[in-house]
Amino acid sequence: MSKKPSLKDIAQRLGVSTALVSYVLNNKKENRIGKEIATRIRQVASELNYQPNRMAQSLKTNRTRTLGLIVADIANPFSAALARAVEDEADQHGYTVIFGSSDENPAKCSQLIDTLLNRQVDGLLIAPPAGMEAKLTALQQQRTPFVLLDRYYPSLHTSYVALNNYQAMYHAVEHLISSGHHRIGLVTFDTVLFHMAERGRGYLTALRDHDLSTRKSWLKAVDPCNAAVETAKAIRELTTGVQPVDAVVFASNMLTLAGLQQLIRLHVRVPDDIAVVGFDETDAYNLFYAPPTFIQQPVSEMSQQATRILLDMLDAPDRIMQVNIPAKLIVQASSLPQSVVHEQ
Amino acid sequence: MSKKPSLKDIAQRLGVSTALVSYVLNNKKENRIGKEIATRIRQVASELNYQPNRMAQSLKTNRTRTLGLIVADIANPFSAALARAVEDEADQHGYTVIFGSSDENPAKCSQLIDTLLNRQVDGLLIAPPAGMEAKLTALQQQRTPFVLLDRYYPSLHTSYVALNNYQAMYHAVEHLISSGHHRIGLVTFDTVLFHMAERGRGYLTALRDHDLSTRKSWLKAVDPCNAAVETAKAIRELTTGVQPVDAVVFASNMLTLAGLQQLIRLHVRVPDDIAVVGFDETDAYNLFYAPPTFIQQPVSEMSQQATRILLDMLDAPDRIMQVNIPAKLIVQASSLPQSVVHEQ
DNA sequence: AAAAATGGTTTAATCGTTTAAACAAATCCA
DNA sequence: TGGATTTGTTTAAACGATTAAACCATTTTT
Repeated sequence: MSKKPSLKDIAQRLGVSTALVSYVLNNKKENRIGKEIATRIRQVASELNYQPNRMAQSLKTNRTRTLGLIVADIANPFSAALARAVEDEADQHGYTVIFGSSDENPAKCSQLIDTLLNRQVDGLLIAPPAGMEAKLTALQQQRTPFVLLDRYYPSLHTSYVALNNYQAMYHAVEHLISSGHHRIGLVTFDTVLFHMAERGRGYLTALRDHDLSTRKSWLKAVDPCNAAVETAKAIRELTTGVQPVDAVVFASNMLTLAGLQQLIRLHVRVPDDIAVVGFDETDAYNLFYAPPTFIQQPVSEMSQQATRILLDMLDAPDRIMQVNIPAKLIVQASSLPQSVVHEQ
Repeated sequence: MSKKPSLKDIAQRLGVSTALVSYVLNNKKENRIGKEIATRIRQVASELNYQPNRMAQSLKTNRTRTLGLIVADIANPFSAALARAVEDEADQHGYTVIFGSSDENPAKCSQLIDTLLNRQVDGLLIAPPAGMEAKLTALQQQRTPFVLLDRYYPSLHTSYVALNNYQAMYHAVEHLISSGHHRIGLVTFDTVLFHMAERGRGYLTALRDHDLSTRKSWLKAVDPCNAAVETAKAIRELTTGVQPVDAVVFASNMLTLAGLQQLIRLHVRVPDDIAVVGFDETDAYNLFYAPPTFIQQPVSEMSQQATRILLDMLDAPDRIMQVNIPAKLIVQASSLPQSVVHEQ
């Protein structure tokens, strides 16, 4: 009931100054404080269940022990998984997390950054949409600690933790080639974001390195705003054209989902008619009759590392750290020459 | 760059007191302030891009304009969808959201509540795990505004927004009956949580109301900690026993996913061998060869209402509001007599 | 013309901490 | 014995806002 106890309450109860109480409770000046009074202070503090007022603390110290997290959309399983791992790691270090969704919109993202900074977060974890270079540069100039997560800009010298997208895609395509596929399509997003470009580069390089043809019509870049419809169209074109592909790789989980749905609709059999490699892990994959081979991102590890780097940067905002994490290719029925699962 | 501008900076630049600046910027004492000086203050404020220091404001006003959100697991699509809708609604009212995952663990949830309160959140949105009655009662006694979301305790007089789980399940079962099924199984969680109990009650009542038998062996309550394995076992028993069921309803999205996977593994055809009704919407459903009929929760609406109620309660913590929201049954191939989709 | 109301602004206390600096008393050292 | 140290504690000034109350001019009322 009543008010929450403050330093003052403890001090009054013992007839000492609030300063002393503060020193004791923060273990400062340890060597100079009387042992007896220290234990009495600690005792009263726990009796009253004293909890320091964070606002007052933050006002004084300019530290909130709060991190801001900006993802594309917290409702997307990938973002949610990132968020969860960030939450856990932050919690372990006594930090809490405020989050926001940018909806891939740079204006909204900038706005969100400002809101979070205005809330005095100590640092930011950002999975930035396209077109955030200027804002991020500005952040850096005002020495706000931040770490980019999942995506980054090669032109910017910032901390980041991201998948090695080039290598991930290269391996995936190589796997398709080595399992006998020669006409390989890619469905990716039409975006300038570097991580997507890297996936495209991995795809093209792998094909070239194996002397396979790389037709423009096999590389489908769909509009992120209309992904479901455009992916469906892309798949129709890839499978029914003059030169239909015998394999397709998807560059994101949403694309994979939309693509598989369309394959079902078109009665194109996986892997007999077409081999498939998806991106990211989702529960959904297991409901597909031929469990898809997919590129697995170590989401937890990425979030964890990014969070740790950010926490380090709080004390040294200029210590830039850049981490590329390798992906793992989980091979399942959807890309294997003869299907293990024929009929249900 | 230097320091962020404060009220004092504005005041000094104009040779007035900080009080006046504060009054102007907060539109207080409107009628008494000189028009000219007011506009000049506003102008300087925007020139300096003045942003009030939230910590100082909060310290003084005891309001942080921050809400706490506790879900079972932010990585679960259902929780994530809740979170997203809360975020949007809160944002519209100038509030930000701190979140945490309880992992269905009451101790962790209590701890989380304390952390969030310690962060001075103005109020809490909680999807509580089992066994939180005492903590919630305590919260109520200290007049902390909170709204339960998705789940609630009938024994507690608290605000909540939840699905009408009884009715949702009743309708689902009735639909199965009317489409010709008589031996209907349920896979639910083994928990005392009221919302789950209600789903069970809806199932049983619907069967009884239609004079159908209700065998104990048809009601499978699986351990939430081992859901995948136990659901698989439950499905095996339901489909291969002496009295196999001709339809099964699942009481959550995770159960639905696990159940459908097992049906695939066992080569039990949906809907020919067994009809299926799932709970919740997920992208995953669309990868199943027979798109499942499911009980659709209006997630956004729930979050939105809960958030609004909480915001109301900030000014009147005793205004208890209880809302039950009806579910919608989305009928698809998995529960219809003859399958539209026969083979891919 | 004195009293009252009004208008425009400032003073100063306060929220709950942190922390450098000051202080007093005990202890040391030569 | 007395100056320098050490030890234990307090004083007081921040941090950046809010807001009741005080203040001083005008203007209005009686």
